[in-house]
Amino acid sequence: MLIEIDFNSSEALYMQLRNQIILGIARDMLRDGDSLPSVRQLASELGVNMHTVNKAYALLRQDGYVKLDRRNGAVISVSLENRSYQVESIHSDMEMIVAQAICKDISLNEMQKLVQDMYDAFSARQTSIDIIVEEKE
Amino acid sequence: MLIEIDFNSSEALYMQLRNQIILGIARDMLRDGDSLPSVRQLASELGVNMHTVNKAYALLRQDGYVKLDRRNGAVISVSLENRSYQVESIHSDMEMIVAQAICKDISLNEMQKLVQDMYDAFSARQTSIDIIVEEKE
DNA sequence: CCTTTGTTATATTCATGCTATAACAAAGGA
DNA sequence: TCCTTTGTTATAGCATGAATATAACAAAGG
Repeated sequence: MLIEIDFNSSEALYMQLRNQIILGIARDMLRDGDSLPSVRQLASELGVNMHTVNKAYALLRQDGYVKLDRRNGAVISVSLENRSYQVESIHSDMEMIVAQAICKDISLNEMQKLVQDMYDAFSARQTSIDIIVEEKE
Repeated sequence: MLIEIDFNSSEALYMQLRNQIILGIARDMLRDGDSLPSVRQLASELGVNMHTVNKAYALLRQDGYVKLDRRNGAVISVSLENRSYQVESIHSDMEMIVAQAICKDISLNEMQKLVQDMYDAFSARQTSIDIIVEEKE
């Protein structure tokens, strides 16, 4: 799967990394049991520090997307245990998006179509085996 | 209308302020032509620095929610000029939310119901005249 | 005149992001 | 047994951004 890092973005590198992994899971390019590169390996390929990758992995574990152990490295494992916390986070994020949409005269139908199109797009994804690293300029 | 500021939140104060104003507009508590408190007055009531409020106001102007002039202060004025930029921002934000939702087994129907409920909630709001300031602990 | 408005400038303090280097225990392979 | 690799932790340094503190300015209005 593809990991894109934009060094010119104002978004933190570890946050970009976390988001890319979550997108990969949603697109079914990363499945339960799949291994992620080790923190040192991925850091080396991306050209960032080890701790930056480690921070992303620790965040993904905290939010229930991967499990980390010393022998297998980081392994995809989506947990539904603390789902209520995740759902609450999604709610508040969605509230701000809907508020902006209403202000900018985006109708309910437009928004629901947007959500549906995104669900379709995520479901229609292909699968790739290797993790390819790509950096934006 | 009510402005809540959480000093313990990890979210920047000026960003919280910006979001609260946008929520106020979406709830129809703030309408086109309504005046916001001056940067100094609101800063004084909230107990924050003048520049923090000024930063939020400048951001709101940049995103087309208010107009600022020297005589009337900040006035609500939702612009649909640079809408394409706003829509693009909404799209990328929504993409991450949907990705997380798919990972956490939230169905398309659940998400669309969530969007609809939020549209309903925003439309069913009452109106208040004064701007009341409230700080979280 | 005087006040208030947004705006700009400078400086300081503090938190965060990122890097650099190092070391540790645990597991697996040769 | 030795070596490598794994995640993890610790410490330090640097850069950036957030927030504050003062100060000053032009423009508008009473």
